[in-house]
Amino acid sequence: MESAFAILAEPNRRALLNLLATSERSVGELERRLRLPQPSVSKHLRVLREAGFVESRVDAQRRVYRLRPEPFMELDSWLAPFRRFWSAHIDALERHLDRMERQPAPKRRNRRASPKGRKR
Amino acid sequence: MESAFAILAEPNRRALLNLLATSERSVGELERRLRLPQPSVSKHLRVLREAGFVESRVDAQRRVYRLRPEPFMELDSWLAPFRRFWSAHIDALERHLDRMERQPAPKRRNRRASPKGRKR
DNA sequence: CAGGCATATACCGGTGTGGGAATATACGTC
DNA sequence: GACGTATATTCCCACACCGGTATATGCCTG
Repeated sequence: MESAFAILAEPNRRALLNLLATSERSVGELERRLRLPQPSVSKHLRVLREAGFVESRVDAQRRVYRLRPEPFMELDSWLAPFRRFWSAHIDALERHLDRMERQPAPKRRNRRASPKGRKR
Repeated sequence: MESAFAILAEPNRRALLNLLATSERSVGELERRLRLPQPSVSKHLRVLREAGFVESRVDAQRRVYRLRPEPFMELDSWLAPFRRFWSAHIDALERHLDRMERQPAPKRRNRRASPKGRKR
């Protein structure tokens, strides 16, 4: 279960993280909010803890979980190369729309030469 | 296999996307660069395509794949709530280090705007 | 120390998914 | 049309993982 993405592939784990994004919470609270069986919550929290997404503090019989920033920062930096790409894309789109706006008919674009027997 | 995270849980798929981040590439090229069996590449590309991460263009017998921005933008916005959290964290750390550095500390540093690729 | 609450762990069964090998499809060339 | 290349698809199997149930551990209160 190495990668952060594998951890986040699980919907309930993402839900847990979303709740914890607001504030730290006890297991019982998470359990009630998500309407999940307690063992399920504990197991997912374990996975999240071992992956570094959360850490727990002991408060009497309760365990209070809170987020840790590192894995999110890693996610963010993984995303970085693609961010370059998609913002370029958006820029291009915007420029395109600009041109469309003041030039009614762009007539480039290729026509197909021979319509052939297509399958499917 | 709904979520984008489930798609990215697969290391080979992430590798494919990383290659495509540079430029569009044919299946054969991806195959050679990643040293993966061809069916594997095709299968992963299919998953990526159906999830909207890539699209393919036909060039004679070749299929050339390129990235699509949407899923990455979704990822980025999923990350947003946590970004708030972790940048607060970093601010605290920076302020702390500042105080450590210059003895009896002055007030505050300026706020950070956008996170960059950090190392550990 | 008993009993209760909060949480963690162990066990088990079903299922989805990735890898490998074989095969199918599409296209371009002779 | 036969062949070669490029890519897609199918089939099968092993295995990881999730959910559920039962049980263990830890701490608090009387």
